[in-house]
Amino acid sequence: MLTIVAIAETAALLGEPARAAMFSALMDGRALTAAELAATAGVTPQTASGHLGRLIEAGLLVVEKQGRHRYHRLASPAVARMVESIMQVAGAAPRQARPPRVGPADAALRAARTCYDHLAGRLGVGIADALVARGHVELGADGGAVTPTGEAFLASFGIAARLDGARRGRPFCRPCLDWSERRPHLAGVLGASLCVRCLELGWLRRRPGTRALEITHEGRRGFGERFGVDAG
Amino acid sequence: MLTIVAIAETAALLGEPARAAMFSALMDGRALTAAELAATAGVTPQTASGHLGRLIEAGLLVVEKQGRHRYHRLASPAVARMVESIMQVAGAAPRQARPPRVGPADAALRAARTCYDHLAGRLGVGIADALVARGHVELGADGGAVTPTGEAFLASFGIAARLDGARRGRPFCRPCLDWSERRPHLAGVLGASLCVRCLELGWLRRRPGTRALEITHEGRRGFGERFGVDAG
DNA sequence: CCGATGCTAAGGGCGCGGCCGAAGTGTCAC
DNA sequence: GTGACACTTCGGCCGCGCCCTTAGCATCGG
Repeated sequence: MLTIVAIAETAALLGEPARAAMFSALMDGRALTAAELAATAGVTPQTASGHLGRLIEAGLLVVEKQGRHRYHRLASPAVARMVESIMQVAGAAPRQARPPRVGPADAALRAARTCYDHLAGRLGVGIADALVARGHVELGADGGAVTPTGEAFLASFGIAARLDGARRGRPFCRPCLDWSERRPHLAGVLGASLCVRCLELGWLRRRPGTRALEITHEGRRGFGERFGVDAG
Repeated sequence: MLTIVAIAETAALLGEPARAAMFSALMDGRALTAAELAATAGVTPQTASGHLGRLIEAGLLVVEKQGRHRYHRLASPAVARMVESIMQVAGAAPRQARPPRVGPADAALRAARTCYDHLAGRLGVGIADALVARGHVELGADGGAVTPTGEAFLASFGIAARLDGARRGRPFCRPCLDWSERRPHLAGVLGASLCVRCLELGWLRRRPGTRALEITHEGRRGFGERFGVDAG
């Protein structure tokens, strides 16, 4: 099997704390510079450069040149799913009884953040729970689906247009285990559409330099009224 | 982030050719002995023992003692999904224009095999294609769903009983990229149920010592009549 | 033109970990 | 019991690769 070495090489690219930290930082779906990634990984820029070169060579990352900056991001949703699945196994395995201490910096992340292209944190899990509780979405371990009433609800929320490309009932919903809440939130096309729409409505704002999302005043009201989610 | 090291450690466990080969061998969902895994990995038993100990310690594998044999298998479907996602990325990345040579031993594997708990190979992809073409199943990149006509078809095929635990329309279908065909086949509860049912009906038989599946005479007829799949 | 900034390329130290040989424990057969 | 078999543990060799320092290119500002 020649493919065995390809599997091992791919996995080994994630099997190093410095590179794993870079992937974790890139899991918000945005593009970061080599210097930013070096800082989050805790290595010098030239070491980070070597890592990034290998990751680009392997096709896990893509780079976009802008002036003297080079922005790196995950090459595809498939890479994001791979990292997700590894995080899920890594989080489930250890016998860490009590969750690691919650630093003040983590507080914002745990409240609301992006996970590649969709919402995560308490807000993401809360929205998923609300949609399931109201019968708009059904979630299992292996997939998710939007019900007819859910389609109507989503249309009224303004994201029907994005789903027109897919036929009615077409699967576009996927569960994604939240690393801080240890419960699933919504990923896939539906999750991405919800995230974009909330940003569009001004309910959420990206915080520069972090993957945390700020819930605006309108957002607090909107999430409560439309989803029954307490985003306090 | 303390979790970074956990991610790196988990990924590193797969980032070694010997261990990657073991995972690949275990992806058929069955339990193998340490000696068998050592042989497929191309290392001595004592080296394999060390690897297996680490994998068990990390919770990726579970072991079952039977006499003087110790049978190892993947610890959970989550681990299988992780390996799947890595294989998908590893297979998509390289610029291997022509597929690796097809040995005679590989021929049976490419025709029909198990992938953890469901069907793969030409047969697995063929069944997925047939179900999609007939409107019984809808497949996207992020998930799949069974249509009402599909539910009726599956009930007539004798796997409705297994799905009773889940409500009607509940998601239980998931795409899984086939490494030999480079196209999706059916995974998740649906894929597993189809596999079990085909074995039950005597359409397929496991070949001892390999993950290849033998298509019986009844199977050849059955797949053609019920699915419109040429399993020749 | 100059320096500063962002990143890349080469060279050496060094520690982690895979691998094997040899020896030890448990299990089955006779 | 004795031997064979499956597997694990221990000790030591050795090489891969991570990291840093030093040096070399591009790009922007003045």
